[in-house]
Amino acid sequence: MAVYKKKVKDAAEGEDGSHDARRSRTRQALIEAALDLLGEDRTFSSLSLREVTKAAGVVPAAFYRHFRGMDSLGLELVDESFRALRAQMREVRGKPLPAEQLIRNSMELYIHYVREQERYFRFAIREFFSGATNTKLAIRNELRFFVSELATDLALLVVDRRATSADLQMMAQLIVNNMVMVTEQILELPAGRPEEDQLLVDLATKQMRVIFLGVGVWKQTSREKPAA
Amino acid sequence: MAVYKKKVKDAAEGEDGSHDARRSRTRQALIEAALDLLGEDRTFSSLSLREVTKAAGVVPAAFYRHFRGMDSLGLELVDESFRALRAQMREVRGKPLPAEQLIRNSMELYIHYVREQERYFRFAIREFFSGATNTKLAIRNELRFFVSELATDLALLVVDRRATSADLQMMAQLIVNNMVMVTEQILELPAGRPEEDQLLVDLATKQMRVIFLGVGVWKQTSREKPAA
DNA sequence: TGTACATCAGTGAACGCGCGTTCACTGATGTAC
DNA sequence: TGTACATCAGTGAACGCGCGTTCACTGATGTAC
Repeated sequence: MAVYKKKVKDAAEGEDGSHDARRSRTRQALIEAALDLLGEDRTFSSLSLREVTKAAGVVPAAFYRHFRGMDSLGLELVDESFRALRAQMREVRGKPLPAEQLIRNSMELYIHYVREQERYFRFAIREFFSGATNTKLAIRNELRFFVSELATDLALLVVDRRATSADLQMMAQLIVNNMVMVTEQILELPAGRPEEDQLLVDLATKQMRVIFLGVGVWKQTSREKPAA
Repeated sequence: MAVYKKKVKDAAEGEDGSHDARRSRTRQALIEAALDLLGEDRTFSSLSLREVTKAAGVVPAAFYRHFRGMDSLGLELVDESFRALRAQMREVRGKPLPAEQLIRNSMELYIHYVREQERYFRFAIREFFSGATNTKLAIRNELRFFVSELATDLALLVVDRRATSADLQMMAQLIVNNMVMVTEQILELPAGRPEEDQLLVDLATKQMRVIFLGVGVWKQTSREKPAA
């Protein structure tokens, strides 16, 4: 079999008519088509391969040049969804502020980000609760990662209270749990109503404050030995 | 058109071969079949009418004697799911205990109940995040109802701290939010491992305790005027 | 630079299948008298 | 009690449709020399 040196073309990829460019353009079109089809009522598992290829402007058979099947496209979407979110989180964690401001600021940033990336979040939250096992596991791992990172951050905030590592995880999970539900609530609000988004930011900020207040007084009141 | 006196047969319904009995037996078989088919990976919207009738042991056309279509079966399932849950909640609220015990006890009761009614909860939680608009709205209303009831209960617990009604709603929602996520976590645990269920009860109880601690000190620290 | 050949993304037709819905029907149960 | 008729849950066949997947193909791009 003949093996050729492959011309590397990092720059300007996707802009010319090369094989590679065409390939990645179609691939991206399939991804975009799937995200766009996940409108108000649709689950990823209710999308048909033919539907996606039609929306992407290619023939059904072309799909197989890019993905093994719909499952494999699903995993790609999980990956794309969280790659950006992880970056976003890293940025937020980078700049510590006075805690009071930090909660509201982070919440505003997050909700704004969800709005911006609505399609990804809609996909991820639906798959988390009702997706195929593979996709579900992938998303759960991502969430676990956030919980761990958050637990590390909490250790700094409540360091002098000697909370156990299990306690920190427990609190971090509580926070992430509420963030998931807040995310669902944003996605249900019709877009383009900034006042309503702001009400939700206020609400969620207060909820986080309640949690942090609880975290703050945790050790003082729970010195009792753990339940059997 | 001829109108007959209809023989009322409340007792022994479903046990004989009467028209009414046969009717309700088949209807119930369709409901059970749908719930059973909602196994590990399936969404309600991915069930086909033919699949449900097949599992129920009737011919596809028979479905229409009982429901207008799958949507209408879906709404029936929401109704069944929450009718029982509401009753359960009423019972729990009936017997106040010392708060510390109350949290753990309620949590144990709830998680046990979810286990017992797994099929209904699996259905409800999936539909809430990814269902058809109708079903979703129905479930959201049920949740709103729980939040309101809980807010009323919280008013009694924190009555002397003069929390506003909006604050009580906010806290109640925080609690319900976490309960939804806890429910998802139970459903993901393989059934029949009581030790793991117990670990989840411990975890969730601690989380609730954090929230209640936060609620307890809320007014003391948030006397600042609300954010713009 | 020019030519002959290789690669491979996308095409278009075809397949068998399960789907939702319709319809005239059957036969057991229920009612009138 | 006995007969003739009404009701209606469930049947079975049929329909047109969109589905996932396969296959040999086309034609533009890429490579060797």
